[in-house]
Amino acid sequence: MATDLAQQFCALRDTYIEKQFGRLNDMQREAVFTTNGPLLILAGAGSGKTTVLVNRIANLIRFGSAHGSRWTPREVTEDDVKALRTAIMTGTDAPSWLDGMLRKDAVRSWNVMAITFTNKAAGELKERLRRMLGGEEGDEVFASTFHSACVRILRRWAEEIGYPRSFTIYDSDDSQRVMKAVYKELSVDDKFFPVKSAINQMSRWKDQLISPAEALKTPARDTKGALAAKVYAAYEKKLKEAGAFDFDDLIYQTVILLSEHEDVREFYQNKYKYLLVDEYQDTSVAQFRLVSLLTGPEKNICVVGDDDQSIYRFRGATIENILNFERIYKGTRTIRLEQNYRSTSNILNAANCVIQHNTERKGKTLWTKNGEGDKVQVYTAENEQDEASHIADVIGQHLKEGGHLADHAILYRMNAQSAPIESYFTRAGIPHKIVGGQRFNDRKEVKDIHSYMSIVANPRDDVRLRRIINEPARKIGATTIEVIADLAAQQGISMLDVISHADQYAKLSRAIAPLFKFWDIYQKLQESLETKTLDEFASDVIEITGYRAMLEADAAKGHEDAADRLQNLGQLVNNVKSYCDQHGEEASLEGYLEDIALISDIDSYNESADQVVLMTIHSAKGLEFPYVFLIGMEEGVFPSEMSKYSEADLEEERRLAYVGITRAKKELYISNSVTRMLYGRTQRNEPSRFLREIEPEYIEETRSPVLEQRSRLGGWGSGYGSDTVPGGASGYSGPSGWGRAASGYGSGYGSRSGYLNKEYNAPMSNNRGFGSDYAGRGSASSGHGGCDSGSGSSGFGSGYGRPAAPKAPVRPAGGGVTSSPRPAAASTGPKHYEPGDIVEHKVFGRGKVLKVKPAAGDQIVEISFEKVGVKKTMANFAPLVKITTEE
DNA sequence: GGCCGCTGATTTTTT
DNA sequence: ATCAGCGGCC
Repeated sequence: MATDLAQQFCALRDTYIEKQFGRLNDMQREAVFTTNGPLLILAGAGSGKTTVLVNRIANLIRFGSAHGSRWTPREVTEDDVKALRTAIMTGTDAPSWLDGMLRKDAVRSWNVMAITFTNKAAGELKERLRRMLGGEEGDEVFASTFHSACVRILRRWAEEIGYPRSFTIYDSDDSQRVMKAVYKELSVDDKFFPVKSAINQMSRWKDQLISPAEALKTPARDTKGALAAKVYAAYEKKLKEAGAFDFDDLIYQTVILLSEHEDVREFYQNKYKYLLVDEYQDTSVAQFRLVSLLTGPEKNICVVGDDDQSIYRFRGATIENILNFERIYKGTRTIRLEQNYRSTSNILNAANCVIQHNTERKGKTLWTKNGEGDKVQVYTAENEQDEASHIADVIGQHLKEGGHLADHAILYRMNAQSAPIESYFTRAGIPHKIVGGQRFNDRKEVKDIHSYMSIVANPRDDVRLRRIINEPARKIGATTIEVIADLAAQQGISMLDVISHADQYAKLSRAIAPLFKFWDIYQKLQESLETKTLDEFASDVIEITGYRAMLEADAAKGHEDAADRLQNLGQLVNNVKSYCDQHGEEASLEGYLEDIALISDIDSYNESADQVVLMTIHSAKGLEFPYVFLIGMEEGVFPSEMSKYSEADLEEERRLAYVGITRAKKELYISNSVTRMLYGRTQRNEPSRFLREIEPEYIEETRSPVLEQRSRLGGWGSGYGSDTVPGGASGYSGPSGWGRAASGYGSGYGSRSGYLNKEYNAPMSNNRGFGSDYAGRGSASSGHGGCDSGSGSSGFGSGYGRPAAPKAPVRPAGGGVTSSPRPAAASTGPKHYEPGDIVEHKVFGRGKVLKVKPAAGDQIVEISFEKVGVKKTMANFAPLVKITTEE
């Protein structure tokens, strides 16, 4: 009887627990209920990977390994069974007196560690855990990036490996400075072996856990290899002297610590009984080692990844980690998540087609219940302007149908490709933002102030000291700095120590006054830190160092960006303030510096603004958008020129294509261009092999009307699917409509002519055209529609969006094909608007002109659109047609 | 110390 | 085409 009840209870318990995870599919649930031993989850794009991670952690904490077990902690009573049955039937929580009966070996939340690559992913994980488990439990789970986790470990044990607890974290800029100093000391020629290459080589060595000594021992292939090992050793010595770790060291040194100190290792193995690693396909050898050192003897290690999305080989990721996981951890359970919740089947099939051409993979086939959706739209453009124009057409169409700008993402292989789109969108007044580029914390003025702050935290940090000792100018020249460095090196003390006793050194006699002045500033800063709040301290740094005064003087002198810089420093203080608010009592200078060292812009990329997003495919990993434009699908661009000689590199490019395709939820637009201007040369590119790899049944092709016209004339080879005539330079630009989305915008757009004045590439100084917004951490740039770039005269006429007609004669056709003369289509001349005019904009639809402001031969037109509100655009460049004139 | 002009390089990037 | 970095000159 009792056993009978127990059996009943256990069965009900399974039902109950399963119901808690009822929204998962079978595979996902299996992953969640596999609690012990090594687990490999191969999670395809959009397969609910984060959901699985979160649910798996929740299950560990709430039920442990109770699911599927026959175990009970005590005799089961009829009340137990009844209560559980009721809970299941009514869909309510089981009464709390059953708690102990529902969990077996339940894990405490602080025994779980989840590691991700980006702060964004870690933040997302924490947020969802909090939502699922409630604040207290959720916050106790240790979810962080590899680097933050290592910092946390090192802060506690750094002294064990000969570093101070208050170590500094060097970013790539700092690393470069150190390496440059090393080059100088060892008289290495940067021309012979660039600093960048040395840093790269060193980084790879650290990724592979190769120490300076080992690098030196290993017989080098050539002089450069030997040199690299030499500078690596010197660099490492310098960092140790400065009490600093670079990004790679954070991992590398933590591995050293854990390998060499059994007690420390056991401490963590005992603390974190369950380990979860996200994006496992992107881990390096060092990260692999780190994870195995943290994994205790029970081997409760769960890794999640997608070998098909491994795109960081170039920076040290070894796809082998995921490919060999099962071999390394015996008894691994492998679960594939292949159901996709993101995209339509046409998109997924296209993705599957492409990735199938790779050989080094585990093999997965994504499927979905989302329905077929539209076919993948492939557009062959004449050139990059045409490509941009076509994208604007499509977006405009979507907007008319009620879509949002922010639902559109433009993805490309390399950053240079954003320029034509950026320029086109800016001129057309289409709000957009480019993700990537310079980060807020990388700006010079910001880095300078941070450097001041870090030498207060860590007086040994000579690299940062050198950075700011004469910024603003204090008459401490290069010679003096080198003397100080020499003296410091001789005595094994820091440069700041030397400065504080400058009067004791004859060699410094001439520089005593400025040095003491500097020392005085330093002491004032120390005092400020001790007596004031952190944000007041930050503000003091800007003040006391004379930095603000310098910028104000610059501004007075008419330096254009000085005002921006001042604003950035204001933002810096705000950031410090919000750091303080976030951390309350825990806030510290070290903590703040750590945050800024480890947090990037994309983490704070604000998705709320209604703007089209432009970014590289690399940056887009992990994101999704309803409408995705994958541009520049051409041989030599994507796959990139550099990759086409190595099969492994090509496979990585293909994975990148796969990542790009799988970002799209509803519709995917792929484009290639017959000609493209790259690095100042116009090249003809064949369509990408990745395009050809997609079965025709999933795609729908369109070609630029210009190209259609041309082939009707019997001239040029076509692009996609057939051979291109090599060397056939195009100078001809025939009449054209508006691409496939043409919908009667009046004749002005139909015919083309006009010429793109060169000046029009200029007004986008500062990367701040109107309508554009860089995702920058904290930088309060926002808003669009502001039309602040006065620009030169126009003459663009009606040929909007058409390629820039060459000013010089077209490059002669290489293959003996002569280009046709350009037809003399008449330009309609500059466009003029008056308040009250009704206009039609290619993207924003119909609207009424509110204001017109003349600007350097052009007009800035403020228009109230029916659908999208008030926007400003440049009259001659916006895709704008006058419909009626009022009165 | 600051400005001018030349040279060369220019896949991808988080931390 | 564009930009950063460096060397030379005032």
